[in-house]
Amino acid sequence: MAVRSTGIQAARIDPFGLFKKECENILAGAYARLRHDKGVALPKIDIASTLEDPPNEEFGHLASSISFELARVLKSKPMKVASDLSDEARKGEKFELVESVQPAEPGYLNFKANLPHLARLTLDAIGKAGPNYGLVIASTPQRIIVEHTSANPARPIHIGTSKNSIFGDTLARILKARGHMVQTHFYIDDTGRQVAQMAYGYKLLGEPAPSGKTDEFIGRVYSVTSTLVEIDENKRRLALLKKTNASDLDIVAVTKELDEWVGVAEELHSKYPEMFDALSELVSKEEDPQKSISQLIRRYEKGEQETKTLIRRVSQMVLAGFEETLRRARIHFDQWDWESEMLWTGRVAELLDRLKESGLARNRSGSWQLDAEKAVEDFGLREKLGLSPTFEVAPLTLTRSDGTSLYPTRDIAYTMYKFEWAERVINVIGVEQTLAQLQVKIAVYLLGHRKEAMNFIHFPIGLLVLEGQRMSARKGRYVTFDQLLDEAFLRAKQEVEKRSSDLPDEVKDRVAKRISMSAVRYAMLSVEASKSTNFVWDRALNFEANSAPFINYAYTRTLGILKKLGKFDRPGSFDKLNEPAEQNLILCLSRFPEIFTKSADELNPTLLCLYANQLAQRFHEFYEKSDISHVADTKLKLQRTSLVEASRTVLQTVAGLLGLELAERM
RNA sequence: GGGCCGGUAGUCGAGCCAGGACCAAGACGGCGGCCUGCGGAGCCGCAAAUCGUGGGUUCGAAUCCCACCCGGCCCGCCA
Repeated sequence: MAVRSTGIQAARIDPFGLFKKECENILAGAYARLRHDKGVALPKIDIASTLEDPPNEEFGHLASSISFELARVLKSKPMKVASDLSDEARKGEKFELVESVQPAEPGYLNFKANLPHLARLTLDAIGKAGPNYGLVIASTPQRIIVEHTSANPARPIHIGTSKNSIFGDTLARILKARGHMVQTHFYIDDTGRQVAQMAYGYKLLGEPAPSGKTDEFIGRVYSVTSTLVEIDENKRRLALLKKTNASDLDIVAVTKELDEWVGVAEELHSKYPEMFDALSELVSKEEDPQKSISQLIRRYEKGEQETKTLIRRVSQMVLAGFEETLRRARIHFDQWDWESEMLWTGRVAELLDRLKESGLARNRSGSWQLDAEKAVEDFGLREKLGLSPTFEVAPLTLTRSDGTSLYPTRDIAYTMYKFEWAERVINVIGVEQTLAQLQVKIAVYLLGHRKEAMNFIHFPIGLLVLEGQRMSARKGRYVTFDQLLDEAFLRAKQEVEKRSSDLPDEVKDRVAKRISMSAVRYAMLSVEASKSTNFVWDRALNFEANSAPFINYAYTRTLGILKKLGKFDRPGSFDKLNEPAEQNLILCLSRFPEIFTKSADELNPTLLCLYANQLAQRFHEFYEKSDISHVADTKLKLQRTSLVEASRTVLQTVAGLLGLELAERM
């Protein structure tokens, strides 16, 4: 029990944070005395905000720019103020983690850390807390739902969506580690047109047993069907236009659209000739495919048994494929929510009633619209939501004129559903949905759920374009997540083969699997989520510096040394680790709690990713410069070994947070 | 037409919200070194940036404000 409680306490220790706190106290004390001595009215200053990281270690480990601010009030030179403050500082509080305070041109106050002390604090904490080191628990844990991926179950998950999955999953891991209760949800958009088209095509084919991976098979059915339907529709429109003597402009536009789809059809035909010909034949015999599809949607919304069975069956097949793919990248969901349930349970209808009663919805020839702009003004949301005065919030159409609901409406109902359990809802969704997400937020607010609205967070994922071109699921132009993982695996396998040909093949496969999956995750996570990125194979599959293999390699090196040295007792002091590379590594380890906390609270997995890289880098430097197993000085050897073990522990923790799987051999 | 987001070496990309030592991190690519020691997927060094442009605020601007240019995205009875 005692051991456990020290472990828990050690998990809370933030060594660099303590150093920072001490700098703050010293500075606060010095400033208070200076205020007293000068007898001038000196302003209150937020000391912590003046502390920053110096550009390099010759300036110490933290620096304050407070003197610049004070110099103005005192009508003195910043350098003079800095040296006065450092004199005062030396008169006051005892230094523990702080080694020295020095004024420096043009007026900084530089704090050096007492490295042996910081090292002991850090390495002891890591030793005691082990895998929990740095995972500082939030003071007020929350129930959080992270919704992510939520791809239409009409085609396989492509690399664009995978970015969404990887960020969502990592976010959930980080928040869980921070002590929150986290649930990941997948929202199945089964009431939309895409799914209906897919089901329609599948039914036409006579509901065959899928060959190969289910989501790929159904994805082909969807692409081919929707293309054929699109061509059919455009042909009808063109005929109508010609009959009614429409303007040339309209005719040209439709002709262009038609040509485009014919081009897509040719592509699909060459890829899947058999399925294409079969469906083409079947669709051409249909009286009005578009109408049949709309009918399917209406029947499904009503919950008609036969349609329900069909659509659920096809959707399930695709979802099974999703799960299989996602499992390869260590992504799983706690809950799968069907959009149709929002309709069948009456949630959408109830929501519509409430919105109509709000006085902010208006009826336009049967179709209901929400005046989001007015809602913003009525509730003073412009300021609360940080919207600029020029930002115009477009109205939101809630229903078609036949009364059926639209996607955003169902999403509002779904959001309310999530808040029945969650205190915070994070939606990991593309940036292009920014406006739609804002409208959901506004709707939640105007219904009186103000706290919920404020805890409704859109985590935007920047667009991923494929070697310069935008991907199109409808046109069947995309690279699937599976293909990416496959390719990564092949490349990793080659590398493993090169280096560890002695391993049995199944071990090589396992290693290559871990390395490739981690490389893919890392490549996505290392660039900030909201940035749009151009997907380039060679960059996504980089195995050198700034990559998961680079981190894995550091880990492998720690294992090599520790295995060679066997069991050892943790030393009581760390006074011999004086090499710059050793000190840099210690400092890096001491900062982990701070980085983790920031990354969790600011919802920024990239921060941790960059940290992982830096830690690996620091370790590689240390490894090259310091001998470990063959030093004669046993004390030094022990201290270095301890540093290796601490590095291994933290590398493992960070990798776990990022969802990387480290291979013990590479 | 309106709005939102971005523009940092040849390329990719931190830093920007909370202005300070920025003659700007890191990586890829280029050039040159390092294996008789713990695995070279590593380490060390060199070259490479008008921080989109112009103005402003400030003792101080990549960072804040204004204008403009370029790129992306959004403004559907699609999802």
